[in-house]
Amino acid sequence: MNAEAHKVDVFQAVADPTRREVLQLLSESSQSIAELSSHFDVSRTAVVKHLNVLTKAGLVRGEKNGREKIYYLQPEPLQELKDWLAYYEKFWYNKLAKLKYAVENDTLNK
Amino acid sequence: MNAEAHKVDVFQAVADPTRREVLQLLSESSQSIAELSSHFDVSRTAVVKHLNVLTKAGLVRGEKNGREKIYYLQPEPLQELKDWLAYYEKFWYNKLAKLKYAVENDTLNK
DNA sequence: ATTATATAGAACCATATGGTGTTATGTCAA
DNA sequence: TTGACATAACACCATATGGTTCTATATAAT
Repeated sequence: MNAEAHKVDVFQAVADPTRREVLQLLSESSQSIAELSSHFDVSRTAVVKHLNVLTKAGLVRGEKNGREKIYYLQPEPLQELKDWLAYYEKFWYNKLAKLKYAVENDTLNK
Repeated sequence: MNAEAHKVDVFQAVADPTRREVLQLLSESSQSIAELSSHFDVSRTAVVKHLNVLTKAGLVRGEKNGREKIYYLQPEPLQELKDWLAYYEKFWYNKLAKLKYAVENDTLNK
């Protein structure tokens, strides 16, 4: 399988809480599958499956090192998420602005 | 079911492409279920299911209006996503900074 | 050489998910 | 009041997802 091919949507990849925890751990330090698995209740196989999903989303990269495989965070695909969010920010900031206005008005009318 | 109770994770809610399209449409204008469904290939029942998920995530709100039910975008829960992303931004911006540095160095060495 | 360690991969399983169609129920209009 | 319209609710289905265990292979250490 080609790790470069983003076969998994970043939204999908990030939807699972375990995968988000994997990303968190890898952001603190690159580590082997064994090390990573020690932080979870689920089996090593399950962790590997999550790593595969994250790899296909381009969010992590695994490098063989002797008999270990070290995984690294690769955060760039999160940019897509950020761009998506940027569009919606104006909507909730507008709402907050309206709320602020209403609150200030109420205060003035007292 | 209590629409206020965020029973569905915002990451999960946003993971589905159809649901993202629903959010997009609602950001353009609030509209009824029938109106919304007309934009999709899937059945109205399927769209309603997606609306239920989005409602449980607090991302939309439906208001009965006569025999119609109008849905509105409610973008505030996206803040959670934004906060989550903010943590990772430093990682990819660091990487970009490093790349920029390398590129500039190569240029200088020519 | 032999044993222990680290990962890979296959086979399997239960439940969640996204979809369907059909049947009520409530509301507007003629 | 009758028919058309909009939504609600139910029953059902196929596949995806997240998980398991067991087996195989490659590398390190004794």
